[in-house]
Amino acid sequence: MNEKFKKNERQEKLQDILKEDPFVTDEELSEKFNVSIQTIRLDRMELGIPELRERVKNVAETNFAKVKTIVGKEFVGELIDITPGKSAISLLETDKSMVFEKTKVVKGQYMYAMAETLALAIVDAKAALIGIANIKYKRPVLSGERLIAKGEVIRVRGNKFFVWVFLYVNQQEVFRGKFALVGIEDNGGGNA
Amino acid sequence: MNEKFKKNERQEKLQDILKEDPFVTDEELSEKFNVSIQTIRLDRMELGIPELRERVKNVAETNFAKVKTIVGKEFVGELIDITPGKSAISLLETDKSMVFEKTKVVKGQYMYAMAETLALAIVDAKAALIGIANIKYKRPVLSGERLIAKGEVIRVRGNKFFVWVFLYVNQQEVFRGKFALVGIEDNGGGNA
DNA sequence: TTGTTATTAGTAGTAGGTCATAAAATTAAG
DNA sequence: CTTAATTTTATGACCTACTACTAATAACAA
Repeated sequence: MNEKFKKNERQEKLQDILKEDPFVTDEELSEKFNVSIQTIRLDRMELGIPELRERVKNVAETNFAKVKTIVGKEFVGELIDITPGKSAISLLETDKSMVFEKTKVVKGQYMYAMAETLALAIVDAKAALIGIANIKYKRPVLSGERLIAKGEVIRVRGNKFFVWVFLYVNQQEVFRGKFALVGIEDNGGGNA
Repeated sequence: MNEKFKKNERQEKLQDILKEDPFVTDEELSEKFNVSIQTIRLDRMELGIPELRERVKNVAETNFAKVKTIVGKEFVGELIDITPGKSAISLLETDKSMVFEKTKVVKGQYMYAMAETLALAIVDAKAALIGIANIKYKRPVLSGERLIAKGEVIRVRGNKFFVWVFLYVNQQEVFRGKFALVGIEDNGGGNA
């Protein structure tokens, strides 16, 4: 960036940059904009943007919880009861982070992930992988509603497990899915 | 924590604590264990645990990318072509962060999310929500394989859209899903 | 007691800042 | 052009949460 921007332009771009990549230091920014570090700091002050370490910490903290419940752990929701190989129950408190902004409806992927991981948890067998999933969404789930998932193995054929998972909000069924899982022994990969 | 632990015990507990909550400073740890800060630092050295700021940065960085591709953005994958209301194509480069550790198979939720978001993108109508999804996984996808999603509206009935999405790896079909979407005008919420 | 390991203390140096003050450069207005 | 206001830069003191290093002391085992 060779050109010199006016204050306004620079501050706008600065905001955009930090939104996309919060890991940039004041020094790097000052080089990008060809201004002194102090100018960058004044800009941040005026825009109310915290220092690098705070930004990083915020990213870490907000995502730590989130990722714990959807991606980081291999389980979505909270396992509250399980009879391995037979059935299990899990719970997921939905929140604002899980919904479509406009409609406030919980994204399907959360329900799906909750059901899938519950199915996998029941069929403990050294990480089973999914063959077929047949899914029905009965009614939309809203932010704040507590999802209860009940899963049950309904048939076992060789190393194939058929698991049904139902999701409820207040005893009312909101989702159901049939999963076919293939158990995997330590030898060899799997064809579904 | 009043008791004094032996080195081994202390280091084990230290490891556990930082695994559960990486945001703890050496000072806080030294108070918890009733030892000096230097001892904590020696412990960290021996265990190969980086300093607070590094830990926080790691959490932030690993989750930043992850959340960007599955939760943060409302779209999973990269939209490479779209004819609104008719069809669309998207691309997703799978990587290690998306697989089950043991089997290296890409988690179903990623394929599901990719397909779902593509379906939603086609039926642009101010955030449509999912009614029914009927899904088949044809074969497992491995880390590094490039997923191509092709979506097509196959029927429109009033404000309901029926969209089929196919996922391919090297022209080979690996996943298919049928989505029923309900368009939502700015008035009122939706029953599926 | 001697040797070994574990712990504590202290100093210097670092990154990436904050806060306050002052001087210089740029821009706008009369 | 000159003055005033705005914007930018410079400077120094201080902060946190460290690293890296040296040195002294405490604990315990043979």
